[in-house]
Amino acid sequence: MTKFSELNISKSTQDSLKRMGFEEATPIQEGTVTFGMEGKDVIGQAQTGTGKTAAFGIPMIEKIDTSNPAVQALVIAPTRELAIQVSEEIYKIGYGKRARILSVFGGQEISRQIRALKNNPQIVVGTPGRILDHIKRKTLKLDGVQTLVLDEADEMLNMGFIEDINSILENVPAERQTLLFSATMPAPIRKIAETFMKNPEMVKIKSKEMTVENIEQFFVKSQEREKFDILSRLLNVQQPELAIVFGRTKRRVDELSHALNIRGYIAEGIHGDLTQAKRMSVLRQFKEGKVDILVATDVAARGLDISGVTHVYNFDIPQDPESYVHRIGRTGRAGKSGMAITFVTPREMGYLRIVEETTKKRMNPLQPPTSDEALLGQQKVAVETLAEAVQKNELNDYVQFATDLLGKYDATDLVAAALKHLTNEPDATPVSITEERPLPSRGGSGGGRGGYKGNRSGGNRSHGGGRGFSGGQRRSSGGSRDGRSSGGSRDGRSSGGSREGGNRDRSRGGRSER
DNA sequence: AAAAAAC
Repeated sequence: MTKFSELNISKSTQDSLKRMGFEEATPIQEGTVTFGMEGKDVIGQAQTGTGKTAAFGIPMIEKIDTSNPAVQALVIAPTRELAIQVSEEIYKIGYGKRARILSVFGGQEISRQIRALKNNPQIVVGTPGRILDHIKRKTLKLDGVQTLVLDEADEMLNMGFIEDINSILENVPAERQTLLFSATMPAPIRKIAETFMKNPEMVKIKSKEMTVENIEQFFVKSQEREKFDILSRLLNVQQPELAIVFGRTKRRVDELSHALNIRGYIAEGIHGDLTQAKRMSVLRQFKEGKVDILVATDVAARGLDISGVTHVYNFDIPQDPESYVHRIGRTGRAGKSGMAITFVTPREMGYLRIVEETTKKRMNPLQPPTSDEALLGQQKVAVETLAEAVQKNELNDYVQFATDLLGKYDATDLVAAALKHLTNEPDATPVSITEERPLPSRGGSGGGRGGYKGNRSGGNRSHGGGRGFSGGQRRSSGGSRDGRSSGGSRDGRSSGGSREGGNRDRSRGGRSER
């Protein structure tokens, strides 16, 4: 391991890195920083969590001339969240040097961004569409760009941004340094590298380091309609500290987060149809631990660096194997272990094997917990909750009631009753998730084998706001300050220890049954 | 077929 102090980095940036707690360079950083500061083009093959942002951020910051008002570096990222995250990290790296940085992305008032661009940022991070928009409005001039970064290039390819990238590149001087990062290197990406880069150096993290070494991978074979109950039971038994549940569609994410709320979990959904403000607030709440479970489409699969995610549940198996790798890469980060559990319907078993071939790792079958095991998990939580309440010693308001009760009932019975009250019977609240991809066997007799794509066109959308459930109040949606039930005393999370001591701030409220 | 991304 090389220390940053051994690399030829300026004092001000060294100070920034120290402030960030960075001492040793990760493999991708070591290679990229060295080549990058020599002015070479670099292809970095690595995923997030490997320290990729600092890998290109350090040489980028080093090259910035703070007395020059022009935009000197441009970073293009596939999603808004990633653009925000990257700009925040580069801001920290450039703090010692006082480099000015701005992120531009869709969904945010463009007038605000135009005003900010007039302050002459030296680094701009953004998503393709909005960058192009600014170029066309002539509010973003790129003639002074010396460093160009394409982050998550394979993802930008998947999303069809290549034309946008080409258009942006037409506005960037040919005389520049280009850094390209991509988790995978499919042919089109190699072609882009050949076209737009000059004798690039490859910095590749060996594949065995690149994926999933410290992620335990399981699959649960289950019918579509069993999935949600199994998920609830798994959550009760495994008690993840922070979990992400991936769903296949935006609608499914809405339904899942709603259903989880009904069952008493603190969950919030995130997908591309939410306003940008909402997306940001949900992500922030999850990072702060005010939300335990993030339910997400693949908008959150890539790049997002959220520390402390202990479990990833693929409620739906992802559409392509690469997406699988990205999704489970949200856990098991920074050397910590993580667990990934993928739901597979019987007909998807063959596809599961294809995913395994890609990751070169077998997934172990996981027996879904029984209802009793799930109950046991709940009971353990209830015991912890009660014990914690006693330790906190903020019970004055209840002492009189307690004394009265003790006069009438047996003490053991009373404690047992309190525990029972704190326990959600697993599966007790009936909740249904719309099956988006009905199995051919149940879609009607005509279906037979070929009925895989049996989505009746336009049909099945009868739900208004109800989303196909009955009962249960929805956590106020909209607004940016919702979901704060139960002030999270979740400190110590950053230290990462498994939280044996309980303090699960999962609200047991909303027991509409009973 | 879905998701993401510009208005």
